[in-house]
Parts: sequence; structure tokens; C-alpha cells
Amino acid sequence: MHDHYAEVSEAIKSRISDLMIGKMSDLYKIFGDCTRLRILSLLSFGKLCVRAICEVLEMNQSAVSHQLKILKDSRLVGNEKIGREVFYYLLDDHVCKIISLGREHVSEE
Amino acid sequence: MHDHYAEVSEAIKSRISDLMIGKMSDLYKIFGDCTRLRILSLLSFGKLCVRAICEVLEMNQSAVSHQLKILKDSRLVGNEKIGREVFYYLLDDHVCKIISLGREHVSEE
DNA sequence: TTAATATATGAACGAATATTCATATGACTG
DNA sequence: CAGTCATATGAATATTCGTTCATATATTAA
Repeated sequence: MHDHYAEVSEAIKSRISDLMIGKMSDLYKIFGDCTRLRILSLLSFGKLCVRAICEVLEMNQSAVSHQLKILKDSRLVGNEKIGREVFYYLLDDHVCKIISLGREHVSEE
Repeated sequence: MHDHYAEVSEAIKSRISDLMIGKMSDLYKIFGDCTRLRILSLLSFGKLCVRAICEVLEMNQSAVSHQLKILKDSRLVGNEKIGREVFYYLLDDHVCKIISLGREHVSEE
């Protein structure tokens, strides 16, 4: 039987903390849904109100609002109410970078 | 009522294709699970066999193998059989970059 | 050959979650 | 004020998905 202690202990040292892993996987989960990704991709163009997002995505307003809430709770987007419309916009630079990297990756297949 | 046609049409033009969005969200889904992320993080250290991964993660061998299969099917890892052990390793540079970006993001909170 | 070890995999189960429906709130309009 | 429009949200439903259990395959050891 092969002894794994050496490689395992080095691996443990190089391990990212479980707290960090949890936060990171939560972040990726956000990106791991078509609707949210389409919303983020749209918002990389600029500020849009909910109805505009629904029109482009051809989706139920309720579904879109639910996902916008998730994006807002995770602080990836912000919003601003003007009259009875609510405009959403990207809050974080990493969003664009992460989307770019993902796009690069799937383009190279 | 506000007219959205201008902003919506610009948004549509800037939109990533749905096929692309689907592939991208599939990629992020992979990262959106603690177990898979921990495995990828471990493998960024170097090649490891299944049992070593199980030991570090303190997880069921079956659970780990199932996740390794998902990682392999999505071509993020490769493997090599030596004797009765199977060693897994990272296949793609984007993996490390995406993990780095995610780590940066969650670190800045 | 028999036993033990390393890994893979199908099925079952439970947990997480995206969408829809119904409805509530709040703002503008006439 | 009454009606309409924009958005938010709780509940229900359906589906996806991670883990476990049982078991199969393959390799090494005795």
C-alpha cells in the first residue's frame, strides 16, 4: 500500500479554508444559473429597469424579480427607485471579470 | 409610460448568445459546490489519487468519486491510472484563474 | 485462487432551488 | 378618489442535485 502522508499533508497546507470555500461556492452558485447570468450580462451594458429586463429575457416579471433579489442580496447588483420603476445596475468589477473568464473558457472548446 | 425600446434594443445587441450563456452557467455550476471547489483547490497543489483526496476532505469515497466524475466530464480535470490507484489533476488554466478571482472577490468584504 | 484494496457507478433519498401563481404595496394618471 | 402600472414577495410545485448505500470491476498480495 502506498503511503499518502507526504502528499496529503502538503495538500492540507495548500488548502483554502472551508469558510472561504463556502463563500466562494456561494458566489459561483449565483453565476451558475442561466437567468441570473443573462441578467448580469445585460446589466454589463448599463442600468436597466425590471420591465426592460423582463422584455429582453422574455420572462415572467416575478421570476426576474426573485432573481434580482438574489443578486442584490449577494451585493452583485444595486438598485435605484425612480418613480415607480426600479433600475438595477452592476455593483462589482469582479462580475465582469468573472464573466469574461467564463466566456473565454467556453469559447475555447 | 416610459418607452424602453432604445435601451432594450441596445441591451439585446450586447447580449451574449443563449448557447454561450448555457455553457457558461454550466461551468459556474461546477464551481458552485463546496466539494468540487475543495477538490479543485486541492488539485491546484498537484496530482492526487482518490484516496488522498478523500482523506484530506474527510469524505466518503463514493461522494468524492461522483464529484470527480462530474469534474472529468466537464474536462476540468484529467486522470491517470497507476496500478490500482487513479490520480487526478487539473486540466485547465482557467480553473486556477477563476478560483483566484472568486477568492479575491470574497476576500474584499 | 482467495482475499484485500482502490475506484466507479446505479438507485434511492433528501435537500436546495427556479418558476409560477396569487396577491400586496406603492406610485402615477385621469 | 379610482384605476392602472411597476415591482416585490410568500406559498406551492417541480426539478435538479449531492450524498449514501450497495455493489461491481479491476488490480495487487498472500
